[in-house]
Amino acid sequence: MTPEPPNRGGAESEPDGALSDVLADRRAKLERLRAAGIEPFPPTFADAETVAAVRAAHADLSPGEETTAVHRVAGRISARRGQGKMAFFDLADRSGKLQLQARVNELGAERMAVLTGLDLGDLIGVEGTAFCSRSGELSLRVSDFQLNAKSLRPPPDKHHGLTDVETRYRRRELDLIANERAREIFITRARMIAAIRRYLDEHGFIEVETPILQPLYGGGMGRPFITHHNALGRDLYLRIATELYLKRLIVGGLERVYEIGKQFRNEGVDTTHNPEFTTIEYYEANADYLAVAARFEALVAHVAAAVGYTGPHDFSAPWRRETFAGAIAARTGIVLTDHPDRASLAAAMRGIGIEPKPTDSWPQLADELLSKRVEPTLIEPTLLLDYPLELSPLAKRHRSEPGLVERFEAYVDGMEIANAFSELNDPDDQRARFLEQERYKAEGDEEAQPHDEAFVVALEHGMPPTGGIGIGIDRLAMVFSGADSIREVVLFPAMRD
RNA sequence: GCCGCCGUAGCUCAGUCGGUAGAGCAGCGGACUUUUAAUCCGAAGCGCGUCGGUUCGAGCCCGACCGGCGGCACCA
Repeated sequence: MTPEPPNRGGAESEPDGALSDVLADRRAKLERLRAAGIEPFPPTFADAETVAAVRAAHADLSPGEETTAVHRVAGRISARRGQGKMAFFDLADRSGKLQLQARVNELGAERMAVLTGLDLGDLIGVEGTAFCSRSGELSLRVSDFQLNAKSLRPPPDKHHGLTDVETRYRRRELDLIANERAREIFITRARMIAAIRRYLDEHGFIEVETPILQPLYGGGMGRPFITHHNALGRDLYLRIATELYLKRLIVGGLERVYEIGKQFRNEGVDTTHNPEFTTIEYYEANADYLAVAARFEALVAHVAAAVGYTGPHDFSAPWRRETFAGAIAARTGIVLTDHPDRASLAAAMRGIGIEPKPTDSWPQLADELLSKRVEPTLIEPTLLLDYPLELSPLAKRHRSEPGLVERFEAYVDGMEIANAFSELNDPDDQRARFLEQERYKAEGDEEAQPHDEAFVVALEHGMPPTGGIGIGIDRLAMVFSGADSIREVVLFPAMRD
């Protein structure tokens, strides 16, 4: 048999046995086709319609009804029934499946034998006449066909599909072939991103691209990946957020900017975290966090409509709103302002059965309370407003509440999907906040943000009042598709070797 | 990193009290002009994630490791 090519990227090594027999059979068939003068990998199949378009053109046919309409479609053979003088095939393209009927008196014995000799998984293009079968199935009676590409490996089971989770993630192409649900999720994700772009483009925002390889990371909490540039002879960080560069563009007068792109955080993997993930951040001059909240609500409602969302949530504005401190008080009875120091707050937490970590600072304890007792309860779309200053080194001090900042996070299904604030534009305050972060870092907080002096110098040139937000695209895709794991909405999620 | 569950044919799965591994689909040979998980006949295919241990004997028991899922920790 033909030697296997070198393995790469997750293809398992082949054992002897059934699979190698199957591979040998398919390769033998390939050679028979070539010997018969059939090119197994032709360059093109022009002018094909989608299956959905063919279906739309004949939506009202009744069982047994014939037409004279000729259609060309292209796709993968997903099922075959019968093999004698007449055979039926299911042809699948991205838009759906269509039945094909092949008859020897239509094609001739030789072409019929070629067609019925093809394998499940082979890619074909066909031309045929539309009709409706006795049982009401729209079908094409094949008058001509072309093998578009030979498949040399067996596809997943035509009935049970592919359910093994590991195989679905590692070999997403097989998941997409076998599972319509997988195709739907990624189409929904694409429509969602397109709708976000459309909305922002129509509201005066311009799309920009800022560095992924950065001399200094920043703009969020999180540990970075470190890489190395050979020619420059220095280490660089993969970005963890787009925030600081985008605000420099606001300083530069671009006024409304957004960026959609990957962020990278060197942290754990679970159902809501993948080490590389996609965000959209946008910044708007002369807006505060309340204006951002209103636009965010409008944006999500717009996206929900664009993807045809029919799930359990109502995304129409305004969303339910709570304050950070109010939400904690309502769930735990702990009033943060009654516990202004670490020891007092830690004692209060022990009183409700949470053992605080000895290394946590006051703001980290407050954050712990939030994530343990509040976040899981935020199922319906909710905005949580007005965070403690210490948790928010890039946000502007609250106009009326000392110790707080003008910030909100958006939650759905107990999951944070967005984080926004009135951006801090006082350069002296920003520098002081960075210095405070440096102190946390020196005390061992690995996620504290490094001091970015270039950013502060940019602020010294003057940044208008600005509202900004970062939205987790993957999590939003989970919400809109009903997926319960981020791996279901990331095409190739991170896996061990 | 810790805890629990899981890993049997290309795919989907069964495998009793430890006794030497099965089914459907796919594939192979054959029949079949309206099927819908097409049907029927025939032949074939896995030594059970890996390594080690207990045993006369291990897919079943024990240990380690690898991988997956879930939870905890961490984070968005």
